[in-house]
Amino acid sequence: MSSLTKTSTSSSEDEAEQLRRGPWTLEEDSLLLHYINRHGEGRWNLLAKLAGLRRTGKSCRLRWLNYLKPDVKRGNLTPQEQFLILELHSKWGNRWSKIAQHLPGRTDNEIKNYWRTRVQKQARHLKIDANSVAFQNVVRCYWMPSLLQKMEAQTQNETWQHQVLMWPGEQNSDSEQSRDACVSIGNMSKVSEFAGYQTSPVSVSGNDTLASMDCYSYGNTSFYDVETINLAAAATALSEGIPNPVNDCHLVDNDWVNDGFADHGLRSMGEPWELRSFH
DNA sequence: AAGAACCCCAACCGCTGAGAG
DNA sequence: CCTCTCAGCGGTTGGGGTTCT
Repeated sequence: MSSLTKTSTSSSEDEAEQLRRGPWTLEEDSLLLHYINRHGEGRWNLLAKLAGLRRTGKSCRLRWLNYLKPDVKRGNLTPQEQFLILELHSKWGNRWSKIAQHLPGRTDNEIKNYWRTRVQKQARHLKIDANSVAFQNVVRCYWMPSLLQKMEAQTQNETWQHQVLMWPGEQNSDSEQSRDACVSIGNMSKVSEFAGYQTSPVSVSGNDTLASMDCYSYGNTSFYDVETINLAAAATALSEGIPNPVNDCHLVDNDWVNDGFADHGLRSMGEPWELRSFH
């Protein structure tokens, strides 16, 4: 990024010539903060001039909203926030500002960056379109449940009920592997309260296939419910080498995982692709 | 140790809609 | 209506830091 715009001849262009671009300095931040504290925000072009900033109004607005505003939250997104982003994006698509409205202190820019750098990256590694139904299923079937687990782990000390589903034959195992292999479901209504969802527990049948899935729901949507998952898309995904989450939870045994995730250090990034195989 | 590759994120750009004149 | 300005939104870029080879 250049620090100053190119030179020109007319007076309006002379003004443009003086406009700064690129990273903000401490002095500029201070000027902007000071001005907004005294006069409030809005009328950004005028504000930029009156504050003595050689910046466009646009630039000032962005700097304020994304960085200087006191309620802007810094730091990594929590599992709750990540879950909410995934869920709201599945509903609204790339409506970043709308999504941001539901994450206090987070900016649309931050959410957009999260989506592009984390979520779309996963899609790239899986060689599927991030906007495809197949990828949405992957998100719903693997990522979101894992985030829910993380959220549960955070709230384990609370009093609400927690239960763990075990695979058939794994109930008595105390190994780390079996604990990983099973999928925990807690009281999802508690977990999902923050997202404003009505939840209801999903009963798991004795069917081995069903029992090998983690199941939860919110609203009328039951994950892993055959009516919810687009089986055609899942079949397509399967034909493309992507495991059908309904029938295949042996992730670590699958080349998809080994090739796509492990090689890219995703586990070390703390991403939720951490289901273990079980035998 | 050094260069390459990758990743993150702040900031920019272009477009659109609302509102004023 | 039409034009202009402003605010806001989503897409994109590129600098700097980190990790990999």
